[in-house]
Amino acid sequence: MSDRYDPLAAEPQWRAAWDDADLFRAIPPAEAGDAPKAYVLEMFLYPSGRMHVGHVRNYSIGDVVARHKKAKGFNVLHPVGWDAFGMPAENAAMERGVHPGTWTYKNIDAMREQFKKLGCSLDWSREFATCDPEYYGEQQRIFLKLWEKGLVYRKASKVNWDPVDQTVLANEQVIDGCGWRSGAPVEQRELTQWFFKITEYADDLLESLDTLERWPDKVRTMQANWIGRSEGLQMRFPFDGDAPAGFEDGIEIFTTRPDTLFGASFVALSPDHPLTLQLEEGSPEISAFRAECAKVGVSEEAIETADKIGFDTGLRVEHPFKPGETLPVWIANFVLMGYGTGAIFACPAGDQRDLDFARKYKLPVIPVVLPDGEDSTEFEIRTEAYVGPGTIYNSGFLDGLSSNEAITAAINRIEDAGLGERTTNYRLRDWGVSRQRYWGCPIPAVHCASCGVVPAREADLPIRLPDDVSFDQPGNPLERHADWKKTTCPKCGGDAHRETDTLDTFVCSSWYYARFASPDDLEERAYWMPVDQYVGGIEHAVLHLLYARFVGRAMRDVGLLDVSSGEPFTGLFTQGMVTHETYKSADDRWLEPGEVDRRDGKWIEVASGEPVTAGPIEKMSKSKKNTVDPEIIVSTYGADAARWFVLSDSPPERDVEWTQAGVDGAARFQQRVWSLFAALPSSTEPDDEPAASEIRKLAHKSTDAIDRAIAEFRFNSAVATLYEWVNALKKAQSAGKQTVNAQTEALSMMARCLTPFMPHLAESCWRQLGESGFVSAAPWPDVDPALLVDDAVTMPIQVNGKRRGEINVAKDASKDEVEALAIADAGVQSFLADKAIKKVIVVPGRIVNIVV
RNA sequence: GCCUCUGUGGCGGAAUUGGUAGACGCGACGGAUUCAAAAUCCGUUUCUGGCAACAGAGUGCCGGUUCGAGUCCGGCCAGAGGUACCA
Repeated sequence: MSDRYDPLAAEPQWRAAWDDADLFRAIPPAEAGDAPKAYVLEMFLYPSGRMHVGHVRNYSIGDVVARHKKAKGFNVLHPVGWDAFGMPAENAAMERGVHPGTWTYKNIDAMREQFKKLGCSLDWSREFATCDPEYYGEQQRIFLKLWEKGLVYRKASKVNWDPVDQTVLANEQVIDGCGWRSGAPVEQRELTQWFFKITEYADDLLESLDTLERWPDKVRTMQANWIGRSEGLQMRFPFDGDAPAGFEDGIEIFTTRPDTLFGASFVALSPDHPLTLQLEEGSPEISAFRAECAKVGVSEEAIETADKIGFDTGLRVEHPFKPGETLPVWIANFVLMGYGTGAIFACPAGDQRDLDFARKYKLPVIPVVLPDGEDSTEFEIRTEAYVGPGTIYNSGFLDGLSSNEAITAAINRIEDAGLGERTTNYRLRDWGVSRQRYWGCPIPAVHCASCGVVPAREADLPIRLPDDVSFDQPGNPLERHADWKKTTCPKCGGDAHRETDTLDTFVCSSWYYARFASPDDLEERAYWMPVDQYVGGIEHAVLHLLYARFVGRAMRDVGLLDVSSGEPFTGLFTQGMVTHETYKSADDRWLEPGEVDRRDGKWIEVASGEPVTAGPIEKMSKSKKNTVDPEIIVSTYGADAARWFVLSDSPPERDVEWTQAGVDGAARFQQRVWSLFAALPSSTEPDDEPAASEIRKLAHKSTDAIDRAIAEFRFNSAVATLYEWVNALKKAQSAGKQTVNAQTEALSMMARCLTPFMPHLAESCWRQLGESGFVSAAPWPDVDPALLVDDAVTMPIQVNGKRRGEINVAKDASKDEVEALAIADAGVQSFLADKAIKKVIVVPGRIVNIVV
């Protein structure tokens, strides 16, 4: 037996042994017996080609949960697979001439090998990639079902258009308003696209957030705000004079603040409002203005941060509450067509965007809400709008009412006048799923000249992507493929052509959890679903997680998923990013961590010996070169050290900075643990009490603390507890007292506590204890509650809130006893001096505070 | 712009419901062991003043509630994530 642990030799052997025993295969429902099920899922892997440290973190966290659940007696499903469609494969095709499919499957093969080395308790038998025709064929079937159910429709919608490359750009591909490759200013262009009716579930998606008790509050808040349900008023502003054709009833607006109607100073239309488009006919000025507005991309961020610009149409509408008064109608770039009716009334005093716009175009600002405690003669709006509640003034019949009362009163008056009605509005928009790209799931639809757009035949599924495509020119290769499009109409049998749009990759990641549960057996799906613990990045807080919740409901409603709530994930944990220090050479090049070294406290470039500037700690990225290849870490230090490090340094929901020193520390700890197990002799001698009793107590306390820390995702605390426990046992070993039996019992518990974090090392330790099975299959150690309690406690004594001493008291000491002991304490006495004691607060078992 | 989150020593962080701020780790410093080194072990390490005992300050900033605030409330500042075609 060596006194050093060699992870590079031991780890592959344990992984092979686990594989041989098929240890992590989920047990089929029929064979599971009484064991409750636990479905643990990390977010799908995108096969970029290289495993990233972020993946190591994601799967280490998930693996702790999965292994802990298994030890606690659950039948665990812990699958893994590949989110394989998407843009990077097409970019690789364009840059390197490699087919997206070849590129993707090659990457998957490479990453699978890297991943297996982490030693996660994954069930690889369920692995699939979303670009497998079996998977996307099933997805096409789901699409057809949703279509049949009325949850799929087509409508015109905007995309970023690169006028040089003649192609649609993703928001990410628009840099400062220009195409990333061509550099040409992007244009907005309207295309007819496919949509999922997620808004049909808006209320359910919102209200069910309350039932997701094991989701972070922040994610629920973000989703609630994203859905953005608001009660308000939809009303019409009639035109002053002749109305434009088709707008005889006036301009329809939506507002959540009808209490500020008396503060209205203009009405604003979206640049894409139907009236704007109508006015544009024959107006070069409006065309020019719309072109100006279209210069930014289509992302909300770009639109909202663009300078506010407007165009006065010259039209005027009547103020509903001020007879004889009229308001100008403007076109404004900050009014979004996608929200409400695409038109607003503006009260500059009560909305910052309206105010900025009014100041720029010299429009009136009429304050109508007086904040509590302000004087109406002195209160003024200058550069900041007042958006809060208050008392309404300058507002005719609303004067003196609170904001809320005024909202009701104004709505009633508008309804009575027949100008509008109370409505509920949502910020949530329907989900546009069309992509004008090759590497995605083909939309199963057929265009027929006589029948229109019709669903593809089910018998034709999967509608496979053609392999013979070229990427030598921009645009969608499916569109220009010689004969892929050609088909016959499922309805009339005449010549027709296939839809060439593919589905958003978010569709693939919205139901994969169900496919893992079972490819086709709906009963097995029902057994495993919902996912009990989902683990992934916070960046998915809204889009992916909301889409998946929607698809869960939609699949339930078409009979593909038997989960009554439609919620796919009952538990969610969002992890932070992995960051790393950045390095820059003297001549301003980014350097990789491997290219620099620290000598005498200074960073230098290894190749040249030149000094290096160590820069800010940032999210690992290729452009800053501050990435660390986990495979190198694993092949140098072993998987356990890498896992231990990413779990130890930061709470898992926070960002963690990757440091070489941290990994060294993890490797050192590994040896320290091993030395405990390796050094222990066997003994039949009785142990010395109370030293042995201390060891037993600590083992049970530590096990209990680790158990709770894992359950609450405080892995860094569990790690700290393990450190303390190991250090204490080290001391006990060198103390020279006979405690071998107690230690052996403690080490047996420790090996099992260590398993979720360092499974390979734990197996080696388990063998060292003489066990024959796998610790990965061993149950969690039982904790004796009697060993968790102490008889005496140390209580700090404060005088006027400052700590001045401490006393040791029995756990069940009375308040009076504690108070007397506290006052008698010598250290405390010097602070009491001759002052009279006003009050003594005793919090049993916690603290004493004496107020003088 | 908007939504959400985060901010504690030289660094990562710990601190049940408001109750000893700095657990544990990293780094640094000192020591032991060694011919020497690696490895290992022991000790010190929030800041200021002091030989010390000790005293004072201290959880991004400003203010409030409380016997008591890292924790609760109000207002700022800074950074991060998302912003619907990155995944």
